[in-house]
This record gives sequence, C-alpha cells and structure tokens, in this order.
Amino acid sequence: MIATIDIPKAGKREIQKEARRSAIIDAALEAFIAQGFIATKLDDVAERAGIGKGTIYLYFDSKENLFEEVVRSNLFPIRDAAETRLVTHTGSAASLLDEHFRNVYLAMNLPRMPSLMQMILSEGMRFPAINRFFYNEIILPSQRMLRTIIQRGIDGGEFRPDAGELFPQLLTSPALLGSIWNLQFRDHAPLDLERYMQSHIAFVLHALRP
Amino acid sequence: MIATIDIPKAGKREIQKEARRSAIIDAALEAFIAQGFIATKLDDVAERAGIGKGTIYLYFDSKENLFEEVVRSNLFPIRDAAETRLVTHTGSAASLLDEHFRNVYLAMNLPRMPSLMQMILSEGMRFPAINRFFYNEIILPSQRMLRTIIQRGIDGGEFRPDAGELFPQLLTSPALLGSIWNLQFRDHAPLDLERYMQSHIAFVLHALRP
Amino acid sequence: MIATIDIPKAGKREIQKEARRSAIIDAALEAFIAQGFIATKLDDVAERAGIGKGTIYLYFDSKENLFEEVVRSNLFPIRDAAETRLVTHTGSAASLLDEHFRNVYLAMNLPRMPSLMQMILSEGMRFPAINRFFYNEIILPSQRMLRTIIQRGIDGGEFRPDAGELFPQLLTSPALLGSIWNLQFRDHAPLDLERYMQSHIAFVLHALRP
Amino acid sequence: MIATIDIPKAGKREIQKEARRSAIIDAALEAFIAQGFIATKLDDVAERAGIGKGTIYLYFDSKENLFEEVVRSNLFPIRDAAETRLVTHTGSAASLLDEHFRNVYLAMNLPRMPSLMQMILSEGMRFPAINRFFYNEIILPSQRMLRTIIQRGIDGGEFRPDAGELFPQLLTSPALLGSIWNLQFRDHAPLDLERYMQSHIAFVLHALRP
DNA sequence: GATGAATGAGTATTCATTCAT
DNA sequence: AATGAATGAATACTCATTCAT
Repeated sequence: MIATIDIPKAGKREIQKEARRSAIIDAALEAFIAQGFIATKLDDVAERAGIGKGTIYLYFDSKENLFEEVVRSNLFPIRDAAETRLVTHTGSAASLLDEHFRNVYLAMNLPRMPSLMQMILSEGMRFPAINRFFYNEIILPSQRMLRTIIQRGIDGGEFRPDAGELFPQLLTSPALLGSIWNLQFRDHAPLDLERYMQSHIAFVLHALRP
Repeated sequence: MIATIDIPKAGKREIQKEARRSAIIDAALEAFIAQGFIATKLDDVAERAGIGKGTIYLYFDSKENLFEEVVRSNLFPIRDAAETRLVTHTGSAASLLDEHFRNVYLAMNLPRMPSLMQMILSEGMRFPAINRFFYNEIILPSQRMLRTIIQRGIDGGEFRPDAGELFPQLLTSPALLGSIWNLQFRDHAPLDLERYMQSHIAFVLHALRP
Repeated sequence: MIATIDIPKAGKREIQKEARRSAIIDAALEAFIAQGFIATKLDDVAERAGIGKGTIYLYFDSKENLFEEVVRSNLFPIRDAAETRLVTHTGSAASLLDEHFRNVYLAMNLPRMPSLMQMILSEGMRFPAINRFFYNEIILPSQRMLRTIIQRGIDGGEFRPDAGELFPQLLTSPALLGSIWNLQFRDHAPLDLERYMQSHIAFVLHALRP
Repeated sequence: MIATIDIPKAGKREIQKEARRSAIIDAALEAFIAQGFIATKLDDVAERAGIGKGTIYLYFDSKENLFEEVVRSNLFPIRDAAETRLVTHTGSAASLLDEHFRNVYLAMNLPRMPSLMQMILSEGMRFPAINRFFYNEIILPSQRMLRTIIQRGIDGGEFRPDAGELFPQLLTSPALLGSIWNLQFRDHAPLDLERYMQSHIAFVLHALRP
C-alpha cells in the first residue's frame, strides 16, 4: 500500500529473459513428450513458445542441452519438495511410510511427470548426464528416505527385524510402473491410480509386519 | 521321370528365404538395441546381415514394419515357453509361484531381453501395434497365470483370502524394473539379479501369507 | 575384326561411376569459379551436374573434400604434361626457356585455369592442404625446371654468370599476374596476353644476357 | 552569455563519432584478415571494437559497405603518400626508380597490407566497386609514375630506347607476389623480403640497361 | 545515440526408399 | 532374387539485420 517497491535486482530485461527461458522449456517439454527427443523439431518448439527459431539458441546451446535443462528444471523442484516434506513428520513409522508413498505418488503423477519419467527412461542411454543426474538427485534421495523410515519402524518394533535387508526397488517399483502404465496401456487396461496406490501402500505395510 | 518332385527344391528356397529373413531380424535387433530405433540406419542392418540394402525391402515393407517383426519374433517364443511350462506343475501354490517367478526372471533376462523391453517401452507410443501386441500376448497371459496360481493358494489356505484383490502389478513390477535397472544404472549401482530375484520371491510369499 | 574385346577391368558400372564423378567435379569447378567456395551451394553443383543433391555425397565426403578434388584433378594433368614436355628438348638454353615460358602461359590460360588460380589464392589460407599441394606439386616443379634451364644457359655462356642467384619469382610472377589480370581488370584495362607473353619472354631473355 | 559557442561541443561529438567509425574499421580489418569476408561475423567486429552489434549499423549500411570502407580507408593514405613522395626527387633515373620501388615495397608490406592485398584479390569479383577503386586509385597512379621515370631514363640515355614499350606489369608484378608470398607459403618456403627487393630492383635496372 | 534481444532466411548433410541392372 | 546407386525430403544451426528499450 505504502509503496510499490521496485526491486532493482530484477530488471525488466532480466525478468523477460527468465520468463522466455521458462517458456521455451515448457514448450520443449510438451514437444519432447509428444514426439520424443529425436522426432521433435526445434521449429515446433519455437512455434509452441511463440518465438522465432533462432531465439532458442540465445538461451540454449543445442537441442541436447535444451533437453537436459528441461529434465533438470522439472525434477529439481520435486526433489526439493519431497526432501523437506518428511523432515517435520512425527508419528508412527507406518504413518510416516504412508505419507512418504503418498508423496511419491503425488510427485510422479503431476501433470507431465509420467511422460517425463518415460522420456528419461527412453533417452537415458543417449544422455549419460541425465542418467547420472536422475540417479543421484532423484532415486538415491528417495531410497535414503525409505531406508530411514524403515529403520525407524524396525527400531520401534513396528516392522519385522529383517525389513532393512529388502531391496528398496521391491517396495517402490510399483509406483514407477503405475506412473507409466496409463501412458502405455490406457487403452487396453486403464489403471485406477488412487485405488492402486492405496493397495500398494497396504501391501507394503502388510509385507513389513513382523 | 514324370515324377520329378520339386517340392524339396522349393523347400530349399523356402528355407533359404526364411533363413535370410531371420538373419535380417537378428541384425536389426542388434542395431536397434545398440542405437535405438531412429538412429539405426538400414545400411547398418544390411551390413550386419551381410546383404545389400535393397534386399531388406524384399522381406519387410518399411523400417517400422521391420521393427514390429523384430519385437514379435523375439517375444513369441518366450510367451509360448512360459505358457507351457507351468501347465504340468504339481505341488504347493508357493512352490508354483516360486517357479513362475523364476521363469519370469529367466525370460526377462535372456541375452537381449532387457534391451528389448526397454525399447518396447521407449518406442511404444510410436508403435500402437507393438503396444497392443505386448499387452495382449505378454502381459495379459502373465497376469492370468499369476491369478490362477494365487487363487489356487487361496483355495488351499496357503495365501491370505484377500490376496486375489491385489493388483498383479504390485507383485510383478520389481521383475520388470530389475530387468531394466542394469541397463540404466549399471555404472552407478549395479544390481545383483540373483539375490534380487530371491529377495523378491521371498518378499511376495511373505506378503501373501494369511 | 575378329573379336570385340570386352576388357573386364572396366565394367559398365565402373565407367558410369567415373563419368559421374568427373561430371560432378566439372560442375563444381564451374560453380566455385562463378561464386567462390563458401557462396557455392551444393544444390547448384548438383543441378549443374544434372544429378540429385545426395548423389554428391556418394562420391565426396564433404564440400571441402570436393573442393580439394576439383583442384587436384585439374592441376595434376597440367603438371604432368609440363614435366614431360621439356625432357626431350634439344637446342639453345634461350630457345628452351622460350618454350618453357610458352608452356607456362599455355597452361595458365587454359579455359578455366585463371579462375582456378585465383581460387587457390583466395581460399588457400582456409585449406592448408591445398596450399601445400599447390606449392609442392606445381610451384616447386616449375621452379626446378626453370633453374635447370638457367644453369644450362650459364654453363653454355648464353646467360650471365650470376643468373643462378635470381629469385625465380622475379622471372615468373608476370605470368601469374597475367593469368589473373583479365579476371580482375578486364573491364578497366584488358591485357593482350599474346603480346604480353612475347614481351615477357623477350624481357627475361634480355635480363639474362651476360 | 549570448556567445555560447557550441561549435566545439559539436566538434567533440564529431570527433567522437569519427573515432568510433575508425575503431569499427580497424576492428573489421582485423576480422576480415583473420577470417575472410564471409566468415567474419559482425558480432566479432563489434566485440573487437568494444561496442554493441547494433552500433555498427549507425555507421555503415551493411557488411558489404563496411568492407568497402575498410579497403578505401586503408589504401587512401598509401596512395597519397606514394604520389607526393617522388615529386621532389632529383637525381638519376636509376636512383629515382630505386626509390620508387623501395616505396612500393614499403607500402605493400606495411603491417596489414599483404593481407589487405590478398583480400582485394580474393573478394574482388564480389565487389566491383572495390576493383574499380583499386585499379583507378592504386594501380593506375603507380603505372603512371613508373612510366614517367622510365621516360626520364630513356631521355637521359640511362635506359634502353625501347624500355617504354615494356608492360609495366613485367616490372612490378614481383612486388605484388612478394607481398602475398609469405601469407601463402611462409611455412613451405619463406621469402627474405629485403634481399628479394634488392634483387628485384637490381634485376629491373639490369633489364633496362641500353 | 547505443544496445543486444529477436528474428528467419539460408544450407550442408543424412538416410529411408526406389528402381535400373 | 539381389544389389547398391540415386534420390530428395527433412532439419539443426548460423548470422546479417532490425527495432524496442
């Protein structure tokens, strides 16, 4: 009310540039999802972003670099959110695990996440940098959180003592599959993700019982 | 004299043709695995198969058609083997399930299966026919077998009564993930598939206990 | 009469291929001369050669490689011809020198030679390989021949004793300039090359007198 | 008060503008020499000149126009210097010719002259204006001076009577070649320009003797 | 005036597909 | 039947030029 403060830090130009960079990334994500990396034409991306073709190269070095930035900028926020969410949780290990899985499902089924996941899997071999990033920044943290929760459950007698030896993939892979399933088999056998998630969580909790 | 039989002669031709078709499919699989569908050049396939480039078009309509035939011809034998293997089994539902999963792991980790699986996932959206085929001929039969076994376990009191309501994906997705994992993350966190499989089976059996 | 011999060495295909390669080189020379290396579009070259654009790449690796082959294939015959011509000459050193210079002028003013010379000078810095080739295969042999002739003249008392110390460029550069002059200044001051050559030769002979 | 003179103020502006124009021309010359006309990016020129890319267009209409101004502004001073130098000379025709050639070599081997010469030759056909300018303002005056000197030598009995009929190119082309030689063949056969010049002058004087 | 972000026309190169031999 | 030479559509990337700030 008193004063509209013009923060000098963010000049008009700067804001414009960041907005445009963001617009390109969004457009590229759409295009990559719709057609895959190789089949995506930068002409397309430019058109979707409402800019000229050459402009893309003012913000990204190459198509490959653009792809990496798309992945990075879409996964970073998710990872950060996930990591901060559980820190404050108090309650039983079971309820903690329940919340963790709900978070995972939430994140992996955000509007364009399944497609993004599939793309990472698809193009991963072509982009070692992406693979490394995905493993280190997404998978590893997730596995760490899971282990922490399980250990807490074991210590409190809620989970069976040998639960710590389980491969984390055994517990989490259904979530990944659930995320991708409807992309592939929506027409043949659509999956009710809400029920699927509940069943998955119940299944895991059952399996962890002493 | 009159009875000059040329059936075997024709048979020779037929056999030659079938052998060549098979050689092209093998060469194509190698190439597709090594470089992905789009990046694969038919020049490459021809060279690997030891034939001229034009010859491919005597056996397949297009690169896409070739891809479909590659998938089809590699998955058919596996599906057939899997289906016949369990029919004769006698024993407890648990041992039946154990054998089923061992078969699944065996099949999904045959020499080029993981790459093939990943390719189906990667290129699936581009090839609806492949997706349909994969669902109908591989996934559905596998789920049917699983349900049969579980029902047998429930009926015999080996498994908990509500086991039939579990999504089959909850039980089998770790096998799929295990197959692909080492393609993607071999460098970062290689997976000991033998131990992984045993742990997976034990985990499932534990979860199905009444 | 008895038999039209089919030399198996040169199959129809082989001949066709060589003819086409030659046609591309000719078309490329025309285009390079008309527009310079960078400004020449391979579309143009293909059209001039009456072939498809992609065909060029069946014969040459790249535009640069094509350029090098154009230079090479146009200069080799000239060098070879020049080298063999003088070997058999008998007569005074003066008449030998006269014939040598006439040969040089002849070669450097063949239909497309002046343009080719200018191109080599123009693009030389961009193509070290061309420069090296040009120096080693054209300039050096030419200088060697010149020195041989002059030495013969000195030995026979026809030329002044210190003629051997002259830089060969002093004697030959007018021929190079004469070749290029009309490309550049035809409109402003056309050069009568026949008279120019005669004057040049007389001038050199005069300068070499004892 | 009334007599607030703003002429010097405007002068300052003028001087600034001229300095900037000059800076751009210098930067462009460097760039053109280093990379040739087409390969030179105006981004580069702007950076070398320490200005923004758009600023170039405040001083020059186009890249081509800039090139012409580069040539013009670098050759004008040389032409002017050359023309005034010989007017006052007194002495023998031989010493006059000697000084003339020394001047020519001096001019043609100023820091960036050889590159500039080569560029004029290279890009000449693309820039008729440049060619005309070069012929009229540089070559013609040079030939005129040469003819004057030779005539003086003939009149004084120093040179042979028919020296006036010599093509001037026969006498001067070694200087042009000498200027360019080291650009092209420095690596293969570097030319000692001082000795080359002395030899050239002696050679010419010898050839002009009666 | 000066800037530099934005533009889009322009081009070398690749490769699935065809077809004459 | 088999070949591989020929094709030309398709596409990432560059850079002179413009113009809003």
